[in-house]
Amino acid sequence: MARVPTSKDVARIAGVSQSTVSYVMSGKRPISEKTRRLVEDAIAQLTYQPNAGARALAGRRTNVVAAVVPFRTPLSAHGLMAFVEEIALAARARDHDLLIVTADEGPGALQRVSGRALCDAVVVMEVRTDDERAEVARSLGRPTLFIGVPRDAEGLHCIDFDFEGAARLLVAELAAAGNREVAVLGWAPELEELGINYVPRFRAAAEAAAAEHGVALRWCAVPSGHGAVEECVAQVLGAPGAPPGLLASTGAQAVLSALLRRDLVPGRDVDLVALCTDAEAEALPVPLTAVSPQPRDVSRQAMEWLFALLEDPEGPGELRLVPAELTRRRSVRAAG
Amino acid sequence: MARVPTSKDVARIAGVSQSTVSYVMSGKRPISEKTRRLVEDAIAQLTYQPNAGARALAGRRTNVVAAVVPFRTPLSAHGLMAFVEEIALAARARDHDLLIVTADEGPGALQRVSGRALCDAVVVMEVRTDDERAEVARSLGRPTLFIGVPRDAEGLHCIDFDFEGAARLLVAELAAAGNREVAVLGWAPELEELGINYVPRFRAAAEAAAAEHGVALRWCAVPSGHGAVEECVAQVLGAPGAPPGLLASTGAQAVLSALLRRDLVPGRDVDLVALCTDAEAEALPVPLTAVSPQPRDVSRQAMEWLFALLEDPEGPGELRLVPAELTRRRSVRAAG
DNA sequence: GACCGTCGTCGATACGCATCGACGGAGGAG
DNA sequence: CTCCTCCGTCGATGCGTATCGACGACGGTC
Repeated sequence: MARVPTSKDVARIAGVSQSTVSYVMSGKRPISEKTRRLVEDAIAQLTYQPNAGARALAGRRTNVVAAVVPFRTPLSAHGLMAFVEEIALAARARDHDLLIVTADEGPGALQRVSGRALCDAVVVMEVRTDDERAEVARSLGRPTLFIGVPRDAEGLHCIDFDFEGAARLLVAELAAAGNREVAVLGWAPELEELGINYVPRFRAAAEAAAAEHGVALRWCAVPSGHGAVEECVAQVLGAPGAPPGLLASTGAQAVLSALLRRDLVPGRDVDLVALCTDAEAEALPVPLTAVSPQPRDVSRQAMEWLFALLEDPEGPGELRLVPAELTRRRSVRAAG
Repeated sequence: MARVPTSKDVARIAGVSQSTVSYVMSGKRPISEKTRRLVEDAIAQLTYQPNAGARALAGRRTNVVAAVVPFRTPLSAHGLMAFVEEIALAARARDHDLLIVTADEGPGALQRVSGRALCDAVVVMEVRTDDERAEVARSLGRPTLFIGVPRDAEGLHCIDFDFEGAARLLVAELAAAGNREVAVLGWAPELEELGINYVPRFRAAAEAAAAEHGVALRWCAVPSGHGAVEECVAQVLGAPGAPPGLLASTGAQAVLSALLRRDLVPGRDVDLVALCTDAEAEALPVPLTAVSPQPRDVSRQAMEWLFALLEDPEGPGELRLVPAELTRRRSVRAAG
């Protein structure tokens, strides 16, 4: 079995020194056209590929980004995958690879991948309000980007979707349609207890917006489990009088199904707005007026920022929000 | 900012040589209790962690497994995540990390992660019948495990769920319940065209089993898209006479919803069996008699095999199938 | 009491690449 | 024609670890 070719082999074949090969590959010193061609031919001939370990050792750069992924997330699997895929693509676009560690490993995972120099930078997903990883990240010595916002974000680089803006837009839309009451079919109570930090942020903003529009707000945490949505919807619509406007912060599809099953068509008999991706909103039997949490945009911006930090690690800690936008479809009656 | 501690620093503090530190960590030579303690204390004091690059360079082992993940899969995102999570867990259980590359990168990704020595072994998911990666894998020089089976699997290590066995079990169950006709609501036609290899395998086995039981089989590829399932169900049930037994090879939930919407309760009015995970089968309003494709079992066994190959790379190419098992729930009427 | 084997440790080296300083040659300025 | 500059290349070194051979000390055997 042939040994794997090294840059020294390339150098020998091209008739140059090993360092020249290195400079051809990195472009960090001028190289004559002739020499470049010789080296490139030799590289092609040997199908030479630089050894990542040696590169990391000598160059102090691994060209690897690590991502802490919460597989056991209560979120939609699709949402998670969109994040991860986008992160992987962004990394590859800059000639980096992606190392995945599970969130269950806890803060130790950060110390491991960073301490062992397995990566140059880290992305942390599903940040909780009290997240031990916040403290660890500060002393990590590597660019670290949080997707989500811990309570003490001092000095950290955090990015997140603007859940508060989303809450305001959605409540305002229902209020403008004439609803005097808004029922939020919200995330499972477990999620809130877990400390997933956007739940309280969304809720507080929704309540503030309701108060501002002079609308009553009812927050129904929908437990996970199959019949739960059905029950909540029944409960919410059970009261006498006009049905409230509905805001599905998760599981839009299930809410819509529950309504249709009672022959209530959003946009005709009730108003329904949702926090869900555009793809989901459009695929449903009744296209929903919705705000999309933009997982792909969030990831893309996160990675852009992360690579900027790799070039200038002195970037100050900061919170960036990806703005919420409402797309009107057919699940809300005309205002007025 | 303090320099990252190295094994040399540990050695100095412990008052031993660097090689002794190395032997303490690897356990490859006997070490006296006293020395071991000195070294371990020094390691703890410095929170020393070995540099992965240097380790890979010197030891020719990265302790990283790469996985080629098909993000753009037509499969359920949940299914994919289960695979990836299980692979990550199995890797960590053996002190390895997981590098993710997207399937869009094609065969080049294999050559890259292997050629650059970014990993010790590779897992390839969503194998197609004509998969260029099969050829590449043969010359990779590293243990490579395929989850799925390419047409030319000669010399490759492939593992997959026994889709053929699953088809036989499911068809047999419907036949035993007295159905004279079976309609398979199958994977989207795109999937088949893509060459995802288990689709034809499942289909052929289903047809053979139907013939064997003297049952007519109707294969309906359900296009992806929202209303498609509804349409297919309508079409299948539209014929006069007793409704056929239904086999949902994907999207069990949608099929069940479509039936319920027509007031057909599986287990009472029709028979429905599915290929879906146990979790899904149990969470539905009518618990389904089903065969689970066992994503977690497949991943676990794949990783077990992969690590065996890491210790003995001479293991012969082979196809291993994870057996199918049918779990009876309440969606099929009593046989007879 | 001399000898041999084992245990525990050390020093040296290799791994493959990036980078720094140095150096020879070509070209322009005087 | 000479001196100087800049371009292109080379040799040497360091990155941090694993591993090999060697060596001293110790205990047991005859």
